[in-house]
Amino acid sequence: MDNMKKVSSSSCNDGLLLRMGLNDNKAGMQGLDKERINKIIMEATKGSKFYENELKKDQQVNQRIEKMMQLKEKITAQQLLKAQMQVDKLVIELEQNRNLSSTIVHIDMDAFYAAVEMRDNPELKEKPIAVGSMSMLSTSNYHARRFGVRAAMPGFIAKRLCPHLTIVPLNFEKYSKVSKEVREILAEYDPNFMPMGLDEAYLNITEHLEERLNWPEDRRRFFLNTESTTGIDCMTMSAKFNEGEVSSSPVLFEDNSSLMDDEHEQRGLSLENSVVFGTSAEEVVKEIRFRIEQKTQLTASAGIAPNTMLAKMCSDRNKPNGQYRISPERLAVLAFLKDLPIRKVPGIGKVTEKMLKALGIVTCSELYQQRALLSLLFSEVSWRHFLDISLGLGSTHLEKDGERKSMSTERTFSEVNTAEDQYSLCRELCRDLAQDLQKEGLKGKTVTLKLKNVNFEVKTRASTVLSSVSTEEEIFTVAKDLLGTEIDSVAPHPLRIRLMGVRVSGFLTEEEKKYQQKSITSFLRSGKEIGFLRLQPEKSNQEYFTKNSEAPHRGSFFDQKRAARQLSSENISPNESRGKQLFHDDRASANIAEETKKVLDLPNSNVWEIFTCPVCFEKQSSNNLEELNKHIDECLNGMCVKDTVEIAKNDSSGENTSNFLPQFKNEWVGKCQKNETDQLSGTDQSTSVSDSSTDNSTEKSAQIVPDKSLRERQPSNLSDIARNVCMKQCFFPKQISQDNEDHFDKPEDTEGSSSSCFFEAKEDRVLVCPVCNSEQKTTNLMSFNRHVDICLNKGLIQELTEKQDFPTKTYNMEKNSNIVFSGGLSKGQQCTNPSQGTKRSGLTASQSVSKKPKSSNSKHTIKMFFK
DNA sequence: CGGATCGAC
DNA sequence: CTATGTCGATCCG
Repeated sequence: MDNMKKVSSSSCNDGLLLRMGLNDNKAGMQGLDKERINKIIMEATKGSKFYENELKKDQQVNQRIEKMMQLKEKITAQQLLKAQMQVDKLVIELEQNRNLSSTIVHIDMDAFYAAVEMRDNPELKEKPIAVGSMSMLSTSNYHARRFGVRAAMPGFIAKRLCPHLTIVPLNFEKYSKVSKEVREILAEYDPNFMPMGLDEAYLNITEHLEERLNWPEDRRRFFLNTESTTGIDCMTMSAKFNEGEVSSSPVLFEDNSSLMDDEHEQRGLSLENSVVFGTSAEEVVKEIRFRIEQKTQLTASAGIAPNTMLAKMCSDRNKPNGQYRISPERLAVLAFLKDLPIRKVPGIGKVTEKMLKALGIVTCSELYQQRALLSLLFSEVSWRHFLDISLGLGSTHLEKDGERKSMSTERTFSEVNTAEDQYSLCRELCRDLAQDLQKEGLKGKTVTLKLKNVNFEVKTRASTVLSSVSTEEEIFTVAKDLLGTEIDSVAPHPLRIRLMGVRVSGFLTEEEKKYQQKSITSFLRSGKEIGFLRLQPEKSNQEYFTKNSEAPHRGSFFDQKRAARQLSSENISPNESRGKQLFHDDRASANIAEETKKVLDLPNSNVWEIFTCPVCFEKQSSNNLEELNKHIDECLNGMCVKDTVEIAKNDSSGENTSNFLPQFKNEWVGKCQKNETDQLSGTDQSTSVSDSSTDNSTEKSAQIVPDKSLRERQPSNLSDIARNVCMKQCFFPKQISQDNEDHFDKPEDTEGSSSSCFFEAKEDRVLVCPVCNSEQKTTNLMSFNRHVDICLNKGLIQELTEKQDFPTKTYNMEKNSNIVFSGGLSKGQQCTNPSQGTKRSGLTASQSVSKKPKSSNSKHTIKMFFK
């Protein structure tokens, strides 16, 4: 590439430096001053791929700002005046609804991970430490912060800032244990408190405060555990403490208020060693912080305010180990906000800060002053959010967690550039994700692949399928297609990536789960009516995919790579293992032209037609294009029966399905996947499905006893979907889904700019889409079907939603009860920001800033992306 | 719907 | 050498 390292452009450098942390350096004796810190960071950063990408992102932000400023220029005084009036009308309304009656507390553990590590290893006490790795730090202690070492900074840079820095590896099990201890305390003050990650939580103590007024003093008394005291539970901790010569922090003995005074006496406690907390909000929070420290030896900071947004900002005010309260009065709120930098507001990040700064807005009061202008420059959601902030409005109650919306896993590694490695990596991610999904009993319809190339450019590619996915195979079937497309898109260059991730979203609602459940039942009941033809193409290279999964994994992908590297007598020529050569497949041999003709005749006639599915060769009768397409779709997608069979573990209908279903599921799955032929045990009313073909290997019979609630036949043709899914999965297991690695080619002339890429010159056919009537040039059925699918998708979704006239059931998933860690943060972590009444607003200059990559020739940009 | 971005921890 | 992982929200095309 060009050597355009415009390091000089000062406006660009700002962003990175700010991120890397020159904020508040108290310039301690052994610390570094801002300039020194920035210089070191810059030296360590300059010229790296990472930095180049940061510059690029910065430029994009600058462009957004530029657009915004252009927009601003066009605003007339007239418009501004009008906007002012409208906004102010809203302000009055908001003021009238201002609610100051709640007492919200935000608790924030001080330098949590670092504090835990220091507690458990006195050696670290006086040293600058950080928790994380050479690649990335999660947090640092206050000593290290004086050197500019901060969270989200890579360890190797931190080391340059502070050569004596001790980097401690993450130990999530420990943190989560401590976190649990803290939460136990918090729950006493608000059983519905809302944890935000491991080290933060919001509490609504409004009720507690009321009750507390009637409490006797003893109930507010806590006993101090002086270090001389013996016979205390936390003796081991005290011992460690003594070794470390730490004497300052008082250790309280936790009073669980069930102990009588004489019991306390027996334990060496007396009233002289006790503290009584008052009944005010401040006293409550002091009590909480005391109890936390006594129980965990860790300090916390806290904020008290009438809403979550303010409470959060308060907890930041006096940290570490402090608290602050905004009294519940309008003027107190406004006074607090007056000079507060907007960056301190939760939800205002680096980019928003910079955009607002371009408008001369730095503090919250300035945000208020510019309210009219903002209403013209930003989207409705954004400026309303800004208005809330500037008025100090936020949510006054803690909303329960909604249902999870997605689940994902991703990994960073040193460059991987062979298709083989990438596919096996992808499979590994799918496997992990499938496990996680299973833990929560979730299935989703959308699979998203995330890639970051070695230049730190990130891409995501998503695909939504009609039947939901949850198992490794199902997810991988979709993900590998996405990956294949990306590999092809840069061909003949290798795809050089440093990160890959897989996400599943679009989870089924309770109703949809039930629905699928019923559908499958009706399928089973009607099983006899259906005959099958077995598709048996010449085997193609499915060994490639199965290779990885069948080998009893001798360690992960990375383990294997490591081992391989150590053996490293390089025999492999990486260029040989490109995906395309590996996945060629000539299976699709149905008489496409003929079938297509039938299809084309279909749309406008009510006549029932018989056609042969070009994938499974099954004869289908239909008067309905959708049905036809659905069938083909399922055949091609290779989605699985298990979805449709698996039932929500929490039985929402209250019917007793639990006895029946697990067995049902396992046996059915086992049957389908392993091709076993043994009988399924059934009792009541059995239904058998048998393959009409004579192919011995596919002979099947399944006898299922559906639960009563499942027997009702669905009148909809959705049952046909399920039926097709089942057939496909059972009788045409993996080979179809796995060997069609024909990276579908997009027709050149349609779909505009979206993704012209890669064209493998197989032989093109031209098919006419029966829905939109456009000609589709294609090399394979898959791509054609995908097009038809897109055309039809909307209608189907509509159909689905219309069906849902069941009463809505809420799906209570205790998100934080079962935390699984992987990497930097907890999986169950909450990311919605409760600090505002409205959820959150991304910001954009409202009138679209045309995206850079789209503006130019898309072929070009795609090439550009991967260098 | 899919992709990019932002923000939080 | 060496720049995270997971999730939700929003906006745009």
